[in-house]
Amino acid sequence: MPVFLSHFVNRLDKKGRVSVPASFRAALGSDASGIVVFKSLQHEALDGCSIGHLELLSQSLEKQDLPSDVYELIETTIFGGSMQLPFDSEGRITLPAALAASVGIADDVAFVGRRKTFQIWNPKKLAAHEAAARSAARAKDISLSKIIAAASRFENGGV
Amino acid sequence: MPVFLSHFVNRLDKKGRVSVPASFRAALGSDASGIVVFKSLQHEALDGCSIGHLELLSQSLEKQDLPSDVYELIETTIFGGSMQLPFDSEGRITLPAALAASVGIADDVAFVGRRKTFQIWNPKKLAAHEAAARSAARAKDISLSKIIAAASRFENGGV
DNA sequence: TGTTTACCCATGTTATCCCATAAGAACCCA
DNA sequence: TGGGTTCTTATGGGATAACATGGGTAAACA
Repeated sequence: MPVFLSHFVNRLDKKGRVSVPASFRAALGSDASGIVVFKSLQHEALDGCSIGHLELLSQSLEKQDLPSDVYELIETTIFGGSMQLPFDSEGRITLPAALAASVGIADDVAFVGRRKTFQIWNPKKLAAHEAAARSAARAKDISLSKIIAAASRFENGGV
Repeated sequence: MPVFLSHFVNRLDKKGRVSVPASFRAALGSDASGIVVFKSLQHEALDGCSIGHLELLSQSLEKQDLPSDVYELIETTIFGGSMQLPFDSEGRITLPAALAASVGIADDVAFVGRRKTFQIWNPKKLAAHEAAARSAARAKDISLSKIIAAASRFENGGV
């Protein structure tokens, strides 16, 4: 089972090539001919996975009983918006200029493991996003503790 | 399995010719003599597929017990309205002027992969449609991770 | 005979392959 | 443990092939 872990930052050269981290290539296992990337629906980043995983996705789409408009949406955004990027002999991919520009990638490229998939970010935007997520988590934690405290009050008072 | 992925924009020349993306030609596999196109039922675009896929479609239509009016409709629009466009020696098709005009194609032609089929768009109209689909996806809260999670269930259970 | 369609060749651009180099990590052997 | 060595990995550049595209010519059609 391919598992993408940790995060790496590699440089984009003049030709638009960037090395895919060796551990990610190893995680691809059997279908190590390249990767598939597409624009994330939620973030200013690219989602990436193996070709096998995309086929799996397409199989599960057929089995799930999705509304036709949703199915339509996915086919347009994922399959139409995705690109199959093969490795060169050094394990690099060439990131199409339009795709890189659309997520604000210029020089450095951050690969972020997400177990079965991974993401490709502009390192600076990734740092900002992580900071935001962190503070959001903190904020949620605070409200959670309040809720727990409130729940405890009921527990103590009630029984 | 032939899979049409990603999207490409090629130019329509004075003679009405346009190159079919090399990866699409490769995806056609055995029946690589040309493609079949017909007007999309939903969009201002053309649907395209291999000849083999159209035969598959006709077979699956016969097996299903569709109402006669639906069957009639499909036969008229798909099979009646379809055109078989052979490749020239460079892998181009000549897009009939009437067909191109009917979907607003003048200079540039966008080929959009949709797994088993593909679509042919005016690039500008495609961009508008994509933006709409993307925001609709966000509004419906369709997250890929949910779909991928569902796909992973198949991975763990099935294979 | 005029018009259109299909075939053939030429060209510029882009992407792919191949080799070289440098830095880092792991390894081995004292 | 320390120093040296070998291997993996990332990165850079040049040569080559594939691709998209344009135009010209001959055959098919009306």
